[in-house]
Amino acid sequence: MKDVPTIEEFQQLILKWYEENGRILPWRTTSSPYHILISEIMLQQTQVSRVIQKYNDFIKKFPDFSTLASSSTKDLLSIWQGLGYWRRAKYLQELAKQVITKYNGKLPKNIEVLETFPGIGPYTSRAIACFAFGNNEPFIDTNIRRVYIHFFFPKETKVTDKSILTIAKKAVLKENPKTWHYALFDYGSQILRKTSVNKRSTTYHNQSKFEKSFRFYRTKAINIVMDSSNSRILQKTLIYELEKIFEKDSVSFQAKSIIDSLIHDRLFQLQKNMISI
DNA sequence: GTCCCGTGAG
DNA sequence: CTCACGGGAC
Repeated sequence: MKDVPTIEEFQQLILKWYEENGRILPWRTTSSPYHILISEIMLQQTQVSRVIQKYNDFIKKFPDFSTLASSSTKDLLSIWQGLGYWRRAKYLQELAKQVITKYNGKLPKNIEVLETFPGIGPYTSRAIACFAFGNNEPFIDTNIRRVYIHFFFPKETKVTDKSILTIAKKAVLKENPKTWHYALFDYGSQILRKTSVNKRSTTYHNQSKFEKSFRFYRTKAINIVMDSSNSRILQKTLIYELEKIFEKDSVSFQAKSIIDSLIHDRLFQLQKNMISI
């Protein structure tokens, strides 16, 4: 093989590897758009191993759009506990409400329409269109990005997603886009995980620490309220509890700003000095 | 320390 | 464009 494979060589290599090594995951054996949607939202920035149990719990507790749309925030966040990015749960519920009220309870198939929902961007809209509806427009996530950079940009140091998509449009297996993208996911995550090819992507970012960060205390605040009776607490009490933690951890955050950010994300509600979920 | 089937706000 | 957003696993 030359420096860079032909599209055909690339397709054969990926598909052959996938045939022998591909993963079987709960959301890959369903045709339910709702189930696929839940999995895609959970998988945003979250590893497969951490999603599997949560996915099963979630679809058991909220089996369809209408039960999700009418669930309490407390029930919703209880299931979400441990997944992180709590806003995704709220986006998902808002999406469910819109599907019920605007789309007759059925998830739209159109990519542009899917992208109008909260929490759904260019990646997730296309992933859902592909896995739920068989659409063959390509998409890129961190694993797929690794695969294309590894095979098609072996020397470049600043690879853009735009240039990757140009190749991906040629490579996508039009007759079976689902298998094709599963194969790319698995190859990228299992064969190329330990490599650092993504550092050559223009989208690569170093990550900030989580321990003792602002978002670390956001979660502390959510847990304090969730553990209060009826998941509500006096704002003054919450501020006091948070400040105790700040003192113990020797950090200097403002409890008020933590709370305000959670109100802003609609994870908290403030009514008459009471914070509730 | 580094990673993860990204999105929204500004 | 940059940045915030969670948290467990390695």
